[in-house]
Amino acid sequence: MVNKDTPIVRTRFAPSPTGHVHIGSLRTCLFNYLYAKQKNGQYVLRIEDTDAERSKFEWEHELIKILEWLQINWDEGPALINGQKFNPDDYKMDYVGPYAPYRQSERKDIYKKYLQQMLANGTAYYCFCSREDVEAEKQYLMSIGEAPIYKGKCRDLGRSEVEQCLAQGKDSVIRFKCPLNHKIIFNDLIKGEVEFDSNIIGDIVIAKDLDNALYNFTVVVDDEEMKISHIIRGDEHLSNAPKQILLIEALGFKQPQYAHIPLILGPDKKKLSKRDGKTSVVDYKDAGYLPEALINFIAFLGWNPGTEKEIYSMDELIKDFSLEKIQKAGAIFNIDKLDWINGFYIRKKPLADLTEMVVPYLEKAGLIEEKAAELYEIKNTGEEVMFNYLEKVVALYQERLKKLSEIVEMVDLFFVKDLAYEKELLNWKEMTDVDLVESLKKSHEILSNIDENNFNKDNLEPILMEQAEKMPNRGNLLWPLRVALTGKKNSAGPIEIAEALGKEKTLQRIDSALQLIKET
RNA sequence: GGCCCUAUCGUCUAACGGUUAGGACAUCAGAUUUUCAAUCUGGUAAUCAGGGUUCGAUUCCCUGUAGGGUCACCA
Repeated sequence: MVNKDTPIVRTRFAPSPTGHVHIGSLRTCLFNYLYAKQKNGQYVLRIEDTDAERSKFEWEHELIKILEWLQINWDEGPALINGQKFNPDDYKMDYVGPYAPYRQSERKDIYKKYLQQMLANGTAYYCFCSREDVEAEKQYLMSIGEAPIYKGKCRDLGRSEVEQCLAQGKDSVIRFKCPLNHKIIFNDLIKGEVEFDSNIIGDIVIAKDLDNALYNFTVVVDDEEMKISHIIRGDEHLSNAPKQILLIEALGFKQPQYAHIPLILGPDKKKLSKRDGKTSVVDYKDAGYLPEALINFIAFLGWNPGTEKEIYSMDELIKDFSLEKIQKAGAIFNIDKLDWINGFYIRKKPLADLTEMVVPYLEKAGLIEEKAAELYEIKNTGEEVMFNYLEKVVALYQERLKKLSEIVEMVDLFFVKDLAYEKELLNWKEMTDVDLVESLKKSHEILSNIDENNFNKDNLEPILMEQAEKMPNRGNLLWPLRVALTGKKNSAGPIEIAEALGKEKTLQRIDSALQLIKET
């Protein structure tokens, strides 16, 4: 349990709602969550939507839905902070948990207060330089091999001068007065000791104006206000750390612990990006990756428990996770392994659960309606029959499935009326058309003799296999039959398929195959 | 270009000075099998280079090389 002398661990996930949730963001989120939970601490969600132009509510909504799907819940939010009961109607959406997320767009007053404080004590100042001038200066500095920073032209403007410019309505921004010749050294929990020189930072812009604070500033203020103890974030923020530490010092805040985790890389070893294919979590969700598989896989990108155990549930991850075991180097996103893990979890799913999960894909492909109507007509018993039928079909493909979306191309044969395939597919090795016709007729004959009510694997297998053994090769009987029933190169076995298809449809498809041979 | 970070099989990684450098995915071969999966067995495959330190370096230090990140009135 938490010792009252040790400060409580509080982590945060701070995405900006400017696009789909990136797979790298997900990992940052996961690590923050795991660490907080393991330490019996708290994990908060903070939406960094200070950029009003690029931030869209739909992206925040997507994020919340993703977190719900993954069951990563945050521990507090504005409803708690205000000490009042949370009323979802006050907000723009219905939340899954008791708290809304923090939103930086709703915290402007807080930033303003600190901005005024810095302006008053001289750790920040108004700058009236034009963007063009600043940009030109940077280009010049770069060309002579120096750090491209703002050199501080407005740094020591007199008070009256500032007020005059402000009164004239001159364009301005608020800059941080970065201390000169100052070494910033901090101990990163993953990288170890890292050192920066303040001279290469320059006087960064911390706000457009009093009401529009910018990232480096809002982060520092919020992390202090929210009492964040550990900042776990992507490596790309490592160079932001010294800026933020300087701001923390200027504001007299407490410095949190930093842990910069390595990036997830594409096959080209560059930061995973759109050119590498799917990078957003929704893409994986839609493709039919299970949340537990995605979490298991993502956790192992750049982290491992130090043992040979590789299959981990969320609870097990919480138990075994440690920042010390996080890798220093970036990790290439290896989709093959994700597929393998996903297939593993799919095979482990109870059949009924899997069937339920697969239904939306079949519905979307338009496969279910017709079949349902047919079944209801025959049995007249409703949805249960349909579900049982689906279960039967899904069972045949459970161990072949790597992702849920694949179910459509695998089982469509059970739902469509006619199959379309090339006649050549029916040929097993060196079979001639004569052999083929004979084989299919044999199958037809055998299957015709079985009563519709006994048309199942137990009854079909013995006689079908008996006949198959009489052939030069079992495949001579079974391959053409299987193709006739499925129209596919690969599928589950013909006997199971015949059972699922039912007698009538099975015989019908054999006839169609014979017809196809005759036509060509 | 400045600054910062990184470097073990193709990929994810283990080995916190002494191992035949281990595991997983992928791949290859075999078993099983009507096909494809699944499953089982086995194989191929790695310490970036050069210097140190040490009896001994994947491991510690330096240099080089390569890769990456970052340098917005984005986050």
